[in-house]
Amino acid sequence: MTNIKSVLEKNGVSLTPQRLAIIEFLEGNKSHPTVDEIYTNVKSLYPTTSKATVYSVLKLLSDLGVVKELSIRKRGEACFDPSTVLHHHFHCRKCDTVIDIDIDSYDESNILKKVGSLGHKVEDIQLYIYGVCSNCIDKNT
Amino acid sequence: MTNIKSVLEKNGVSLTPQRLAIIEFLEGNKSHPTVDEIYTNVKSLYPTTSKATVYSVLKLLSDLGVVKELSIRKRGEACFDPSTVLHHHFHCRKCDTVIDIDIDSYDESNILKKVGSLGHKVEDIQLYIYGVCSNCIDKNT
DNA sequence: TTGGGTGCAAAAAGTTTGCATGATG
DNA sequence: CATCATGCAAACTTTTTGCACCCAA
Repeated sequence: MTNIKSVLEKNGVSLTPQRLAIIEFLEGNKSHPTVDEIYTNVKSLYPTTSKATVYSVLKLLSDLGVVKELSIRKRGEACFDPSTVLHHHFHCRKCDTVIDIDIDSYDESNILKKVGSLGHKVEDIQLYIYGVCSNCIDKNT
Repeated sequence: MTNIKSVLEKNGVSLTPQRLAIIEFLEGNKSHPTVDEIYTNVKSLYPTTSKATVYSVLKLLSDLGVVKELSIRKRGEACFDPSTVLHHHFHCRKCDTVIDIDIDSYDESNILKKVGSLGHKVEDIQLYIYGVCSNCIDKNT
């Protein structure tokens, strides 16, 4: 039983084929797929799947906190990360990939303290780093 | 002569009425206006202004680096910050406002070092903090 | 049968593009 | 005259919504 599935069961959410397909596509997926990429994948398994369902399932998973929606891509196109452990993201403007940046020495407590002292309630943090990835630099493009 | 205007002149960009209106609306503006809000404001001064022009001018200003485009709002709706000094942003999911978070105690050098050591070139950083702002907490909504 | 999940289509929202007009130097 | 900025409209992309159908408890 995967982590995501158990959370869904715990919340009384039925595991329909489409939901399972999306979950299985996302789990362990480090490519930060867009809605369209997820849709294409699910459709290859269940050709009748509609995009509205994909949006609906992704909203469900986001609301349950088992996936994170990122808005790091251009034009605000949503993409999804099944890892909910705090980490950051790098976006390459050449090849449009999103790369996980694991943090071994990051202390966000100062930020949380600062924002908390202003009276705001923090629910999520996303650090987006923009630039050109090593692959594209090597290609000298 | 404002900062933005001088940069434009330095780059040989003509200061048309629409551009001036947008610049003057943005300078010192801490509300992080959306394209639509900027458009509405310029239109009130120059009613013939078209949205395409607003997009064009905002792209120009972004490319020149005198304003920052943020994708912190829902559905990726762009909003703009005339302050290009490194700072962070808090988004309230209740009232949809974006609040500057000045950083006196955040050290991003570890992040930059880490990303650099992976071979990526960093061009920009945005830290987005999501939650509920103090105003909305007070209102107990 | 009753609610929830799905598929389909249309609509909505934000953004981009092409082209003609008009101002500028 | 040549260039660039603008206005307008249409196209395009992503996301949301409404409704009917279908399945399962």
